[in-house]
Amino acid sequence: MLSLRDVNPQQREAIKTVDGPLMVIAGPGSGKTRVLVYRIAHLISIGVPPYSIIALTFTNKAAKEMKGRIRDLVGEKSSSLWMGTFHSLCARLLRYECSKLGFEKNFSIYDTQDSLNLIKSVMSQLGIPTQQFNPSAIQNRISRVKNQLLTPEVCTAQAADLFEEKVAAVYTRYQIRLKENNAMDFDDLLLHPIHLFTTHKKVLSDYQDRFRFILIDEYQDTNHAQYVFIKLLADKFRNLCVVGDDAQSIYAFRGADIRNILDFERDYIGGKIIRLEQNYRSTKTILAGADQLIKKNGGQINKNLWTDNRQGEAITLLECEDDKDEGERISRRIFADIQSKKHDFKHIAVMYRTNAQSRSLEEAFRRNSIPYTIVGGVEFYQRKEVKDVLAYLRCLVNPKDNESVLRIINYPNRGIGAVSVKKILHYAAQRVLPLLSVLTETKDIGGLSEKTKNACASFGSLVEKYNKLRQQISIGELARALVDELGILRIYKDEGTSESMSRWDNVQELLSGISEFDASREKATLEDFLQEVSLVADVDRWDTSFNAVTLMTLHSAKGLEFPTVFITGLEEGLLPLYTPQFENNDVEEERRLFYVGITRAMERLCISRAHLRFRYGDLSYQTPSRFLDEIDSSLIVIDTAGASPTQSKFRTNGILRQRKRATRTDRETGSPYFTDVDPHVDYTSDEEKILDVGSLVEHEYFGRGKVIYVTGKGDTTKAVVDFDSVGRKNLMVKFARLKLL
DNA sequence: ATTAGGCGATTTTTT
DNA sequence: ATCGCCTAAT
Repeated sequence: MLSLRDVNPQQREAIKTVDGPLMVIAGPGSGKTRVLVYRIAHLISIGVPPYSIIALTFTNKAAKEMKGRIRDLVGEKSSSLWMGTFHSLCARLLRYECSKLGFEKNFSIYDTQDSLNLIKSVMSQLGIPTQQFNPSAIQNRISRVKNQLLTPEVCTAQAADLFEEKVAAVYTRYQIRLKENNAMDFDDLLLHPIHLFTTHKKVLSDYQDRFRFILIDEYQDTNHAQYVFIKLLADKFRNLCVVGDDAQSIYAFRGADIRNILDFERDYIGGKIIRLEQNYRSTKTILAGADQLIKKNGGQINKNLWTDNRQGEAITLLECEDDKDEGERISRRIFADIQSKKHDFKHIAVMYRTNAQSRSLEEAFRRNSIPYTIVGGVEFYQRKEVKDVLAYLRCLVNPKDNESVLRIINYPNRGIGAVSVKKILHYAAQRVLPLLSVLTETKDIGGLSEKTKNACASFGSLVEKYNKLRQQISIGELARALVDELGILRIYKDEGTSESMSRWDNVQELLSGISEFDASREKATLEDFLQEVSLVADVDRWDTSFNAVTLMTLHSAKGLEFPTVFITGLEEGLLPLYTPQFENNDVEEERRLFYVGITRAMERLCISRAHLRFRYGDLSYQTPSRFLDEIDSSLIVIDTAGASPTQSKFRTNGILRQRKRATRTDRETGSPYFTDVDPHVDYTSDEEKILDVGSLVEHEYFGRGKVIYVTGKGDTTKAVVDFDSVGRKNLMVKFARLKLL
């Protein structure tokens, strides 16, 4: 029997209430993961077969961790339990069932970028000008209506203005094209199962019978489609347990609907609600600050959070000159933290609202030799060179995948340019044939030169060749052979720039990733590999075994905890963020985001703001975030004593200084690098030299000036220089030919 | 007529 | 860092 000694009464009740709907409102740090883990272990221990349990988590990483803990409690039998993200479990379900919807099981999964490319292609097909109608705006809108489960027909009928008409037209055509490509986008992974369930009652009833116990984590961030999916699945037995916290809902922009949690009682009549209010994570001070802040939001479920933990130290507010100063001051605090306490680099996280903010922090950490790892940013699997190789593999798996074919038809360059591609595309579209299938038979395509036809044919036969080879060798060998034949690595090597070196690294890493995947399971298929990489988030790749400071957005920080947390950029317009383009600036959601950040901290919380910050390529004066006033000043100690950037004791002496640059690979693998041992240091280029803030310089036309700010790296380094004659100028260092005085 | 390569502008949060 | 536009080269 499972021992429940180390759980509190509310947790125990949540674990043991196995019949009927249950909602657990779990404040931050209240042990909700423990509840989920124990609840599943409990179900298994009272005889529920693991394969009749489905548990939906927010990240793959969380799923993996929980699965591990469950295995520790009940052993190997837990492996038949379905646990994962909505997207990955739906993809799995669709692998079994998609033929009923007219898809083949080797379907491709399109990420946001693939989907945008398809939308652009549809728009050009429909003659909708992209200058007038922003493809991303159309994409966003389509995603939103899909999450609302509105069909193209309904959208067309409901279109109220010109924009909506265009959206409906693109949406209609987009779905057709997806199906022609045997492809699905992220939204489809949810929509298709719902469609399947509503049109095939027997299938629904089979799955209802199978998954008698349903658990959902982070319920506050489910969208309407996910809600409907769950409602259908739970309809028969109603053994549904949802866990969430309305105060931590931060994905409204992605369609998350907080009503799912607020309306639970109405939707699941007779359901039980349990509150977990004891916090085991944070100090009294941190919890109090978080609580004061979140109370400024209206319309939430009432909670009385409390903790037995010690009072702890005050929250520190760093008031900084600019983002560079912010980075320096945080660096120094990190050193102080490490020297004075048992804390190590890996116990520290630095969080920010936008990915762009990571740059100045990275530079500071590099200057100060602080090992760090970044979660998010430009993700590994989004990188061009990685996507290119993946596109080849996708073509092999799914020959109908025209988007992937288009990506690589002229990569590496084989002389098939945009005009030729258009002709081929037109030819294939008229005959409703996949692009790939017409490439070896180009005789009838009008207007193509002999050279182009030959290039097409050899591309076509290359794909054919590897398709045959696929039956004979392992996927690791296959990918390597393909990359070798294409000469991709050689091309990057020959180019010899640091950028191409990093591309080389990334392709190598992808290849070893495939081999690793290959070795890690019995029968590794390319389909499985591609599905997995389509659905990984960057947090999933986050490797916690390295001793490094973690940099991440507040969104990625969800569900995590750290002894020391820094939250940067507490400035109006940044946190809360407002953007002129979108009207839907939701201050309450921004407040929840800050709340999520604060409550990640166990012992120490340090927040920061800068007076000056580069935003949208311009240096601007920032005012303090309103959120700073919403936390009682007695909880906060303000630190203005830090040195200005020019006085920093970490500053190096030279005015021009050699900059060491790490390759992208270091970041993307999540492995921290130490500036001193970085094997990819590039000492060669003159353009790697950068200016220091405070230096006096002379410009050919503007004369004497003082460097106010330096940003960017390598060729894109920019500097703000205050000239005696003309005042402040933003210059590209590469072209400005500044002379040092 | 096509294609390749260079240059300049731009970046909210993400499965 | 990537996309799109422009121009030079073929």
